[in-house]
Amino acid sequence: MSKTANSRTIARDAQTEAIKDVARRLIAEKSVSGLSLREISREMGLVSSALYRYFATRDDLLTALILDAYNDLGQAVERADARVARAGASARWRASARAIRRWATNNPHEYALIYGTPIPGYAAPTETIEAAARVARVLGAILSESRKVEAKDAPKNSKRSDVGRYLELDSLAAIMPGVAPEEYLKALMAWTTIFGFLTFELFGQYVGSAKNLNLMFDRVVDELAVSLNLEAT
Amino acid sequence: MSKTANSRTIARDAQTEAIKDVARRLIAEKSVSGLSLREISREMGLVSSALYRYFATRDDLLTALILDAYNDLGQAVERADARVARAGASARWRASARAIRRWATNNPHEYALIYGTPIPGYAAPTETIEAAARVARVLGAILSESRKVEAKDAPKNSKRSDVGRYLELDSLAAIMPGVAPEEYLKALMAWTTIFGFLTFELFGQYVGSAKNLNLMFDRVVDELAVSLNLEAT
DNA sequence: CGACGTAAGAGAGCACTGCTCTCGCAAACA
DNA sequence: TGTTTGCGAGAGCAGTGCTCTCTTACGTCG
Repeated sequence: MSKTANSRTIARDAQTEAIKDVARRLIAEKSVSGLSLREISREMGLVSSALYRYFATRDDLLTALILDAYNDLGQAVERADARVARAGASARWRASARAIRRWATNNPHEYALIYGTPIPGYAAPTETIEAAARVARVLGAILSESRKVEAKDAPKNSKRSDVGRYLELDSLAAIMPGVAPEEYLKALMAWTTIFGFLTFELFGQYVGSAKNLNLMFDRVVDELAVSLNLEAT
Repeated sequence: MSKTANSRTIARDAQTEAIKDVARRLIAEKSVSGLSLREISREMGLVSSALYRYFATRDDLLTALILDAYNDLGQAVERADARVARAGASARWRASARAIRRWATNNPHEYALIYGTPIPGYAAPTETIEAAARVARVLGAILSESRKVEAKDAPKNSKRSDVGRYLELDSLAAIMPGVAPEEYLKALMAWTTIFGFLTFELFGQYVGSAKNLNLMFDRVVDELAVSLNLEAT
């Protein structure tokens, strides 16, 4: 094997992970904008220049944290979904949505890192896009399953849709196979509403309008389930 | 009059406004995180400490910019709505939604300033909350009008709702008088979806899923109009 | 109209940041 | 065993937000 498992690369990976752990802790305590490499180094008993052996730039560190956050969230949702896999699309939808919110409220700063204002030199690498798709893949699979079970009722109405003019049909078909393209928009809207809700909740836009966001979120998820035709299980 | 119109306060207000203008320009060129008081001062031919006569802190400057951005957006939407005031709720809804998106895409960094990750010492002052409500007020008024016109069809189904357990009925009733509380959730969801869409669009989450966001947005607005029962005008 | 008071800007300075570069040293590899 | 390679230390540069003191100029009011 080419370059795996040198005892040097093992130590390197461990140190890299340690840096990210400290960074995560500091972000949780303060915020992402308050994260400084020098404070990380101080915390680790290192000199600041040493960190540059592992991350060429502060933004590179943040990019790595973004990737981890996407994967952490993705894994949480995948597990929540798997836990109720046999319970039908409606239950899976609810469980997954709640898992998303649970992760977000437990890790608000990491949520802001991936769904908040992007860092100036954003340019999300492919790796990041891939990790970001994990959550979408779970939701897509749920929709797919629900359509497989009941391949009955004709696609609502036959108003032929121009969905191909504004959506990437191929990638969406890969995420939710078996779902009619006419339903893609509603699926994307549901996804948008979930994360729009969390962004509004965590960033304070619901102050004054809502007082019990746990309950409100559940009701929103209910409404979305209806609009996605997930109820007849 | 207590303290208005001293020629000194006039000059002061002018200078304050000039600082904000330069700040806005720099934010548009770079980004909010790249905004530095020293660069503003350089741009204005001042020394950096002079700015502190006008804003005690960088965050204070940002807060002022946030307030202005909310009001700018609010005004844009109010005007767009007023322009089609007599055309019925459905047309007003579309015009207002498009005005929101137009403002957002024209001022992406200012959008990020108000709907992106909040600045650490957030604590939105009442003034800000008030300004933020302007857009909501327009959308609420549209919904109100549509319900006034057709006070007919009974409130959908009579499943008695627990909406009072999680929403602030009083403030919402003030924003959309005449609308049944059972509809508040859908209204908030529509609002959430609009801004969730823009956040996803501007922050890059639709990359790979959508290719024509103009058209997609219009379709989303259509769907929301249906879900809000705005079509029968 | 002239003296006073006040506010604006200049300038130096502090503590902090990201990042660079060079220099030893120790561990891995041949 | 000798050599390469990578890690951390340390000094330093340019930039930041913010504070403090000092001077100057301009409005205000007796």
